[in-house]
Amino acid sequence: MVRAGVAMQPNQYRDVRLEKLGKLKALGLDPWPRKAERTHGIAELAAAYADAEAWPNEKLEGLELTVSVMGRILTIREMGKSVFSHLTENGEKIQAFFRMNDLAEPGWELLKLLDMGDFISITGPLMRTKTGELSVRVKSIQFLSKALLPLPEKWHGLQDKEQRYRQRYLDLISNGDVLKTFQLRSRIVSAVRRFMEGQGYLEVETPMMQPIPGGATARPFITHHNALDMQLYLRIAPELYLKRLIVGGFEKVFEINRNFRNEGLSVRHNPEFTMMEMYEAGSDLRDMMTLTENLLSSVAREVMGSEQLPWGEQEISYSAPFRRLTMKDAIAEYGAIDRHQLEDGDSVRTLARSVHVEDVDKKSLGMLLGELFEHHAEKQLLQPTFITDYPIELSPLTKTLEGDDRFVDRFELFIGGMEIANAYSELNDPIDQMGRFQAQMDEREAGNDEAMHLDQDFITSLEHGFPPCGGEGIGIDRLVMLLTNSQSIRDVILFPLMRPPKPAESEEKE
RNA sequence: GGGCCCAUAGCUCAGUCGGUAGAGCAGCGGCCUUUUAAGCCGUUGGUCGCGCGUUCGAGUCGCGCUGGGCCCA
Repeated sequence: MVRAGVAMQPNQYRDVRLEKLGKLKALGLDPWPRKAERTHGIAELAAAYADAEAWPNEKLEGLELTVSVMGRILTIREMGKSVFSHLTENGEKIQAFFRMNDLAEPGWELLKLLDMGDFISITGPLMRTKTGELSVRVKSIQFLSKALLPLPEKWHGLQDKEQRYRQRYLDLISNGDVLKTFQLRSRIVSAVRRFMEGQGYLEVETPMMQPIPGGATARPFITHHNALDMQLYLRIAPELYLKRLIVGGFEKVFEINRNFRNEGLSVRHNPEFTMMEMYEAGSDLRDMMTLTENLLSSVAREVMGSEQLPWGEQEISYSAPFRRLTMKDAIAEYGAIDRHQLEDGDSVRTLARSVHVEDVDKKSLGMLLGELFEHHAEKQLLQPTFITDYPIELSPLTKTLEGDDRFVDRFELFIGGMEIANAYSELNDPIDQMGRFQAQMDEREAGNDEAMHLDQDFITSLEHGFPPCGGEGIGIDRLVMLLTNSQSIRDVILFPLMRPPKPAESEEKE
């Protein structure tokens, strides 16, 4: 049996390029040197000399400035004894103009060994071509990395979604908007962090591997620590640890990090996703609303330059204040349902059956209201809307409403039909909290494996005294989707989870 | 979990009624010393995702599988 092993797969492109590689070496050159010769970044030159009126060709040539820039070769246009090429670096481009008479030895020989995808450094003066494009008149070429495989097609780029996600590097190289989206993602996260710090919040890091998964209702991933011989869970939320920090005396904390939930994939769900959670001692849900409005409007303004941003064919306004609506009012409004029908158990069950909710008779009124909301309202909440007054059954970590203990002081923020944020006036009564955990454990015994586990130490921490506290989680991936107008979460996660491709040529036919 | 759709050259895509597998880009060989998806001439490159079946004959029809996409609960 022939094993593929580490051998490279046969490929006519690689063969041709390996041959060119051999010629480079024969010229005494190192195709993969240890450092690039460079005096400027491509973006730097493009910004400084882009203005054709301020920098006509005569003035550029008069500079007597010799620059060295590095970049990946994106295009090559041969014109007999001269060649034009575009180099790219960090999403910016500059044109290289190679002319036989300009090139120092062995320049013209080297030119024939260039391929699209190679990294090179070019050295020479700046110039402007007849058509006005800023270019480097190349005197010498340094190979930085010989590419052995070709780039995707220069005009259409890489279209196949599967290959784009599996080989994201090719997607980033050949689809310019993709690089831009991920650059924006970085700036969004950075702006969020700056905003929170500006509000006096401290960033902390709490365990991602937890002995008891808590803080959300979701199925966890399970793993195992060998030396301690113990089962661990990848966290589904940092909530219970961040609250312990409030008990411990932190006033305002936030964490931006990954959560892991063992559930299906969709355009809005990836099993690992990035969440920001924040807690502020002494505050409540109203304070979290204000914080959220200010956060989103300021990040939109700062990173995207506007509080009004496109979402598909629509436009979303991130200007404060956001609309506020109770869950029941939302069901009534978007489902065109008489508000009074939501107060009566029988009519709620009838409404639930009419939209094909499963196991209606086994579910509480609150759970059914949650399902009716999801069915009738959620997708229609395009403009930022705080939904408040959640049923207690759906919210085991939240204070009840004053005067109505069937509902809790919680909001979820919906934008573009997606849940973006979830906030509570945090439950700080340890006795009430223990009762809520008990209800979750009953659920779990009844077969709901998303119900919460009991975390006794968390209860103990509350018994030591937990101040009134507003807390919130914001889905960072979804926020990036909205701000960058990306319709799939996979377009804002660099390496979304994929099944491994089937191994090439692993036929053990015994 | 259910339904629909996709998989053909390195990439982007055609492929009619079941009858010898195509184009553009890329590559290779030429021409061209200011091009812009450069142009012109010539040319290499295929396990049509995998398997089974129907058929004289399957990229095309049927069944199954794999991977991906979209919609639904």
